[in-house]
Amino acid sequence: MDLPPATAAFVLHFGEMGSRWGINRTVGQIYALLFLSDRPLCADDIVAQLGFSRSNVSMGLKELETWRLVKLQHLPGDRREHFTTPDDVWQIVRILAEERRKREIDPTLSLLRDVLMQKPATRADEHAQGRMENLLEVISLLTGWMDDVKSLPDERLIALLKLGGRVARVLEATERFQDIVTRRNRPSKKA
Amino acid sequence: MDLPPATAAFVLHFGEMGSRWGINRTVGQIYALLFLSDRPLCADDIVAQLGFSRSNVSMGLKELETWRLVKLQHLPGDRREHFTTPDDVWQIVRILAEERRKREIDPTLSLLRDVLMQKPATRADEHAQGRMENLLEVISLLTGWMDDVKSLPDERLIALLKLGGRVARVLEATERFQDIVTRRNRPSKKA
DNA sequence: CAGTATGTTCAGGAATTTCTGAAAATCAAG
DNA sequence: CTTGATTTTCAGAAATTCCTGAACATACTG
Repeated sequence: MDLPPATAAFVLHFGEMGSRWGINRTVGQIYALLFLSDRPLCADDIVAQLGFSRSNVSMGLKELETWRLVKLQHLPGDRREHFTTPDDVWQIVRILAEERRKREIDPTLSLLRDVLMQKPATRADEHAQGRMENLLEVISLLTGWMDDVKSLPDERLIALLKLGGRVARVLEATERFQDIVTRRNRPSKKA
Repeated sequence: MDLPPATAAFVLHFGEMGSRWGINRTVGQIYALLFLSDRPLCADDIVAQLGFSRSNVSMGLKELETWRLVKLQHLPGDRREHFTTPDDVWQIVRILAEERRKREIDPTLSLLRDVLMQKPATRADEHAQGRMENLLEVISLLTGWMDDVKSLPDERLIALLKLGGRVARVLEATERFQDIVTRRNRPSKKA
């Protein structure tokens, strides 16, 4: 591997990171290389740069395609398949969020819903189902939020993120104001 | 494993999910069992319920402790160590977010910053560094948002999530209104 | 059609990770 | 200090995952 040092460092790091997720090291490296490249790469380019076997690269690219993380394209006058990543990092974030949701969250939600249909048989069962209900509620809220912001254009999403928790603080102030106006006390721990 | 069916289904599912992340199957199952249990469990309880070797359970609990996902406690009159998960699912979400950040995001940010200090040597290098800058910006924004909402109390966080993208739409409306007031056109693609 | 370039599949070897049992360490209680 | 209960460690067995090379498939070219 005779990559420029910056690229090499990134590729290696990404490989390690990949293996902390479901993705294996070589697939992570292939993706990182494509992400940094200033032109579409074909399988042989990747073999040349990373030194994996041709078949490994082929399988890695296949996997990245199932994740929709790379796009196949043909260069004029070249029969070989070339691959790129989307230019826009926000686009990549959106795709990742969608794919992980499809693969991890949705099956979990469906399992929780199935299980919660059953009648608890024992006291312990009842407790367990209560826990699963809590979990279902939290996951639903989080994914609901994701669904909601997903439809925003990038600039809006960015603005929203920059706003951060301030929105909530405005909400809080408003509520406090309302309490004053309506002469109620701020809600105590109990009420 | 003679668990009630709802618990068994959840434990097995969680094990599989765990292995899609860095966590291995047995550790995932141990965690799921503790999460559902209505009382603290000791290592031998877990051995009895899941059928792993004692030493495997011991190591699994160690790993869960490093993730701060389980808490050790002692029951009166029992010398054995017992384990629980936090009662509050939001608390669990917060811990997970912090730990993953510490283990995955922070090292990535520091690598990107390091690499971006170097002067690009070639045109391709320059492009690669540009990509890394884009990535750094996106990650910074996302983690900045997380830092910001992390400090909100649960109820505020929940309110914020329920609000979803509506905040952004209010923002947009406001901006459009401002454009009208100041007699500017809505910003075009170019300007 | 033959020949060549390109892409895919897959059996099995290599590497890694997981899991276990046995031994060692720790610790409370007598 | 000794005993027994509990937990930890760790070498290596077992299981899993990864990777490769060779064979095969496909499709373009002349």
